Amino acid sequence: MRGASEDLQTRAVTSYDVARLAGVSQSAVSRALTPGGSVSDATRARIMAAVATLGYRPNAIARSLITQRSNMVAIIVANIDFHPEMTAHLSRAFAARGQHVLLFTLEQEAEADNVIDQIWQYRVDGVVAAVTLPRQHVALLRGRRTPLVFLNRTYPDLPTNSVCCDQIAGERLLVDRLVAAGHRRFGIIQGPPDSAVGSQRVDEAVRRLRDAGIDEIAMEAGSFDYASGRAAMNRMAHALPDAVICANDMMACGALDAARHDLGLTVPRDVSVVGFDGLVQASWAAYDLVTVRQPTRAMVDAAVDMLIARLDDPDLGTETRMFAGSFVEGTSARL
Amino acid sequence: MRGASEDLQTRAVTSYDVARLAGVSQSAVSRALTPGGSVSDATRARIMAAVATLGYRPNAIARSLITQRSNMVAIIVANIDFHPEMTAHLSRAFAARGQHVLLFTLEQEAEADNVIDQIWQYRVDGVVAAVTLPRQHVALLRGRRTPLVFLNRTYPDLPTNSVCCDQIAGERLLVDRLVAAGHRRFGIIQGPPDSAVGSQRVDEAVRRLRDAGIDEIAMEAGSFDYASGRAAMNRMAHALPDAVICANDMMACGALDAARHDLGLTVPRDVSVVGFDGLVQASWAAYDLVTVRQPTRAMVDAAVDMLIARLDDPDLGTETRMFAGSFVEGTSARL
DNA sequence: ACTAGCATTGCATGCGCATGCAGGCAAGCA
DNA sequence: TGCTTGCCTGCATGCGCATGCAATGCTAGT
Repeated sequence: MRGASEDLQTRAVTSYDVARLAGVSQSAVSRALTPGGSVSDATRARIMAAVATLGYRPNAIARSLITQRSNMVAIIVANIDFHPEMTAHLSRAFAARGQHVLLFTLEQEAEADNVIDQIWQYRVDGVVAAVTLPRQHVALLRGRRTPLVFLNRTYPDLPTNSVCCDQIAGERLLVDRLVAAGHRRFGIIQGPPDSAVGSQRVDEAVRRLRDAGIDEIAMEAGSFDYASGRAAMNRMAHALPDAVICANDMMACGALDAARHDLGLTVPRDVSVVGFDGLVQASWAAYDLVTVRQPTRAMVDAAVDMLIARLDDPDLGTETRMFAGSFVEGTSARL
Repeated sequence: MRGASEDLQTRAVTSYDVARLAGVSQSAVSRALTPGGSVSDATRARIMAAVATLGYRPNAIARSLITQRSNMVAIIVANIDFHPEMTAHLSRAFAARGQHVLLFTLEQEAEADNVIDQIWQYRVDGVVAAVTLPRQHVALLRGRRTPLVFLNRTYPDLPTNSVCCDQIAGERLLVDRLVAAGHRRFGIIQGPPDSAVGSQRVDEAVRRLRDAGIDEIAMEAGSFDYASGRAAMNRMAHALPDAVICANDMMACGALDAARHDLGLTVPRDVSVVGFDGLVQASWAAYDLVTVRQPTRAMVDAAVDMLIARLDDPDLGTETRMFAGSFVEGTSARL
């Protein structure tokens, strides 16, 4: 009664099953399915036939255990909503390189502890982080020799890999152009205090404006989302600036809507609005936002390349690849 | 020279290392870390101390191999761009239930073969699909007893679990309201031919309009994205309908922009536009779209619940949970 | 004809952990 | 005191696969 067809549907097909059907040893099966394996063409053919009839697929879990490579990378994003296409590109780019993506979504930075734990438990081969991680976690991953690449984050005093868009240079493009166009009274809608890119953009905007001899700058708090941008713009109504610089595009859209629909202003005649990011919706005709577009695709590709390279050779030094944002003309600002 | 500290940084800490430090057996360590484990409080404490000093974390890969549960679920999405918040919710909801998310992004349905293979190789515990899968793959997963829950897809002749928003009822809300408001000449911008929800929405719109005695319906092709909606609207300009029904919100935004910026029309005086989805951007003031909002959060939660339930008991029958969309008032249509 | 050399193949092992089983030990009961 | 019962604990095993090693067969060289 044994050996015939014990539990057809319950248990999964293993390499032993294939071996038995093909009349070879289990190791032959393994070798037949491993690129470098030493098998004769004849047996390989027999094995492949058996594989096909049984529908055998190697158990990646078991394989990982022995090869010490899971072929999984973790990607940590804060809020997919902000850059949905980035997550999609990451996923596809890794898939094209034979890596599988374990997705972690952080709401608050406090969750990072937990995430790093999970990542470690699953022995992922590498990590791409589009969030800021506590420095001890960066060190931890480094200690465990798990390659890590940041997107748009840097740790000046820590050796890390990162792919960045030059926020400083990008912001200058905006400010310089606005100043050149004659804008003198400015408003700035900031990002959340804990956002690295938000601070970089705003700080540079302020610095650059002051360098241009402009002191009239109204600062308003924001949190990167549409509603906060709209609210911030409305708070500026009592002393309307010539131009409003938003820390990102989503808030800029909110600011534009506030100007037009809440305040009844005409843009850019009454006020100019600019953002930062290159959000897809910001280019829609209703907004046609003046902004700086980050080359998301290229950045993601670079990050994937950097990570893959470090999977193959963990001793590669750390690297930072900087990309330039491109100025996007639009009708949301008088230029 | 052996046994002291052979390879401090290279090899990972295992349960044997913990056992040695705590002066117990490896199985004791395992039991101490397993909820149901039988260990005395004293030894558990010693073990936990050792765990803490060594920073030990069980290898989830090895654990999966033996428990036959990977604690990973696969989520398959077509294009994150369309419903980014859905992916984010899925990720968070699963994380809250102790499941890890393996993300697969499909561009074309043809890739499904590959994806199903990967999924099977990683022995995921379950699958959530927001895409249409070839029927044989549905059967395959079923045969392998891997729970599968669809989002907004059904296979009438196949036993499947799914969480849907009632597209038919939703479309009726829109059509009935438009007809009641006196619109008589209609335009419809379709989704891509292979989209299930797109067809459902458009087919029902047509049926409902005909039932209301309306025959003047201009059909235009679209592909769910902004540009195609805008182009389709422009193609309708030569014989402008009273109202344009778009198969989704993104195209509706495109149509609105075409009406206003390309055709110089005033909305909703000259033409009404409605969509379907409840896209975040569609509610922004610039569009203020009349649409039917799908309860994404609730649907995702339901899908996660259904899947988790089937992980615990694979013999649960198939189930379909239907949600109702809610009519969203707006200024993009004369109502 | 004899042996070196190479291509195949099977055997045995172990990756890190969970778990059945049996042994040890203390408490409880008569 | 003798025996039963239950709690802890360690031992041994195996999840499914990759891989070092040895054995086999076969070709080529002299």
